[in-house]
Amino acid sequence: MNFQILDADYFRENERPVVRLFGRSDNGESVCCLVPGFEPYFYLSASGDLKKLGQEIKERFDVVKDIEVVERFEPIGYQETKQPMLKVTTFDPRNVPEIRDEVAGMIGVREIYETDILFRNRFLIDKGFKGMGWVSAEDDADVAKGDLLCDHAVRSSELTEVDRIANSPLKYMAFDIECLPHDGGMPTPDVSPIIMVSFAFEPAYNGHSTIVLVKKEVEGVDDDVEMFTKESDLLNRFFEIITEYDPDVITGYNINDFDVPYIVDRVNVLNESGAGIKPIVGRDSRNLSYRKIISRTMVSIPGRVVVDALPLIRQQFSLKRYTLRNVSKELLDREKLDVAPADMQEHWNDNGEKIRKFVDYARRDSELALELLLELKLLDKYIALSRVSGVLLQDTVSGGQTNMVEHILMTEFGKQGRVMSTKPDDETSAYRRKQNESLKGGAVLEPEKGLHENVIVLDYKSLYPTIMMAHNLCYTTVVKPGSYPEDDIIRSPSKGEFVKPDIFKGVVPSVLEYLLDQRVKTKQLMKKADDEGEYRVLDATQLALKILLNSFYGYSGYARARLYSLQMANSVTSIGRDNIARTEDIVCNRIGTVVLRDNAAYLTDEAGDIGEGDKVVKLSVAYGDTDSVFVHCKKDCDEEFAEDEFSLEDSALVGRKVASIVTASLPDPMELEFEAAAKRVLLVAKKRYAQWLFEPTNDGWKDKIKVKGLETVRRDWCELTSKMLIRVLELVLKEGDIDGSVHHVRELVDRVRNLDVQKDADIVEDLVLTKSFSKSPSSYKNKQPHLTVVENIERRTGVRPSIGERIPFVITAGKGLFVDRAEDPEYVREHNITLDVDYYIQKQMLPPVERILGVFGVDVATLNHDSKQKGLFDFDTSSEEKVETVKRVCRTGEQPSQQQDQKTQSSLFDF
DNA sequence: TCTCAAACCTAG
DNA sequence: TAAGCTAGGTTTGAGA
Repeated sequence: MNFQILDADYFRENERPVVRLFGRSDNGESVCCLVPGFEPYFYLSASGDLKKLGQEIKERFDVVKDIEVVERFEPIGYQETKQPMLKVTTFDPRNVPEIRDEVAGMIGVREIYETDILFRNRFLIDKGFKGMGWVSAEDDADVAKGDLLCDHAVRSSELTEVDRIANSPLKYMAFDIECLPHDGGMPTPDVSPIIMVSFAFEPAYNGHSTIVLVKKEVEGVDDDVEMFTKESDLLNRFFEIITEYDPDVITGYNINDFDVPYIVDRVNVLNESGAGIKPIVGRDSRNLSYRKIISRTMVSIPGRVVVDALPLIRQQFSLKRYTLRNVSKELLDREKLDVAPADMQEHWNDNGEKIRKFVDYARRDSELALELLLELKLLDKYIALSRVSGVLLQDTVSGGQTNMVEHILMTEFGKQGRVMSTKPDDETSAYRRKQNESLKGGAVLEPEKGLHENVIVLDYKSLYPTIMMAHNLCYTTVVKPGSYPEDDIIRSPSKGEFVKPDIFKGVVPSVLEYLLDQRVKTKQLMKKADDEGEYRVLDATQLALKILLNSFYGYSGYARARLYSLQMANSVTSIGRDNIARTEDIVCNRIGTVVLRDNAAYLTDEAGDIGEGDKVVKLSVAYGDTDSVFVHCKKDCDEEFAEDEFSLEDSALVGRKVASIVTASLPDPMELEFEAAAKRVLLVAKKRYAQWLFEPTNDGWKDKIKVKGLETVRRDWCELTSKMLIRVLELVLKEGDIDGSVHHVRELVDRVRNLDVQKDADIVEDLVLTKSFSKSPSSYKNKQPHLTVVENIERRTGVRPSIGERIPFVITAGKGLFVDRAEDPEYVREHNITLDVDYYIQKQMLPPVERILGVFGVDVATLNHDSKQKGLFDFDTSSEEKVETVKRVCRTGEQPSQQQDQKTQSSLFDF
């Protein structure tokens, strides 16, 4: 029988561990496979007589089953030979943490290794099985299920890996609870009952795609509504449905921080007074439970995967707010039904439309959570990450990159006879954090500020991974500077030294090579894939490979990593900085100009004499950040090309030529790539620019405006700013229409200045700013507008928004600091409070737009011109002139006069 | 008026 | 069993 590994753990049978693999088989049954015989162990290195030390340990700890002297490499640093170590095998997995400290303290013991590897991971790593990987249980003998809640239970010691791309048909279930708050505030489990629970299923459960449990008799509701008089009966049914449906994935919105803890606490409260609820949810019949780990709640259910959609969406989408309402609207274009907390009691007490609306509202929330998970394919990426890294799905979903990188490295270390470090203690990681102050990052080239035409975007494909591969940068190759002959080492600009690959090929470079290779292969398969499901899996796989490739650098400088090497991290970035500087030099100086002739690009010495039809292109680097360069293509005389003199195809020719020349000068597999051609680029500052970009696709060029770092993409600016600025950027980049921009801004400024709350309702909505409430109020050293609002809300409702939430606010009219005048938009609406239009004009609208239009000599006075004050100069000019202005600014790169004098201004447009 | 640190959010 | 990394711009309020 073949099945896909969803989850793994172990239990004790006759005081011996038996691993349990939970999964779903190819015929759709849920499976639990028991695997006996795997033993826990760890390593230690010591000075002196290892055999004797082994004896001592064996005698001192009766939980030690076996001791063996083995040869292993240490985790960090190049070593010519392995050294003897002790491998300590215990009877029970929990013995390892029980005895490790005492063992570590014994005389002669230098270091202990792998004492903090979870047994289930130890099993997966040693056996080569992967999270969401397929295995075959050969001699599968059916066993009694006992407490196991799955279709099929088998026992097998002969498991083999199965190569299969497709995923098994998983069963998804979303749920959501409704509680009746005591006083309209936040419900608390000790007093507020759970009055409804809703479910959504995929596939359907007994023909139902949704179910709502209601603690009340309601008439005229759909047939998916079940009614109860006792809360405990409702809750028992809740658990019964879960175990009967037997979902693989349990989801919901904010369930980790709210629903699950609430249910657990509520069940405890009810059971204390003898309700006798059995909250069984696990495939091993375990009860629902949660653990608080430093203000974060962790939920895990044996045999299943718990996926809270909220954190996943937070991670994946940049939104101003993450309420279910907003997220559904933005990402699904679906409306949440709503019953305000304050109206819940009233709806609940009703026996007609209102209670039915309340039921519908509850049902919709589960539906939306499930839709978010499925329609946005939130899980695809994590399933792929599991299959590539080997980590169990629950751990890829709720853990970080560390998990996966360490799992991969430990697997490789194991194969090469190298032991893995334990996690660093707090002291060590604090020390490393201090050291990291010397960790330098990527280089950002000073932008040639202003508007440029015909810019080619080149970037390095996976820069940091390829640097590590090309230079054999690894924990296993790093050596103490000066300790090896020059000929044997690679030295980075940061003075890190690593042995050359012919002496020892690093584990990290090998892993990266494999991942990169897999990614290329996966992309090839994608081109051939005809089945949509298969394409989806492959696409997720290549994305997962990309994520993993890019995780290794960050991990190497992570203070809490098992493997940490500042020397390695600094070498990666120093080579990167060197590289981009070299690239700039090659482009500007060694190449300098490119000749376009007969649809091909030539270097000047390749081209020979310049003929009639030749186009000479002068190159310069206008900007670059870490792994990219923007190459400005100009005429030989340093002027911009005329409109039809330089085509997108010309850009591509030049771009590909430059990329190939630079790539040829680089060690394999580093590669500079032509990414796109920009017709116009506006460089405002480092990390702030806008491009009118043309990307090559299978059917021609696809154009778009790409904005980086400017206010349009920043969530702490109001929508009005974004909308205004995006329009201005479009006008400038596409039409070259400065006047139009000025007009547009003036018009908006006017509307805001004379804001009519009734007439300009659309604008009022766009005046809301949001900021992230990121830490406890007491740890803020300065006042913050959103903090003012948090305090206001807490004072009024008794409920404080939780840390991590984005808080919306507007600035209201009045005296004093802005911070003190920040207010909850809802409260402002309800109480008809006046907004500070001047703040919006002076602080939200004018500064961002001035930074852009300032390039063309437009200043605040021009933009803030009051339409009611007649008599100031008229701003109309013909369209050719507008374009001319842009052209002129591009061509000469001049900084037009900043004077606000009317004549100066018009003369600029008189050009 | 200028300088500084805190806070936020983004680029890569 | 909490957590990949650094570089950088901008706003704000406080204080010299």
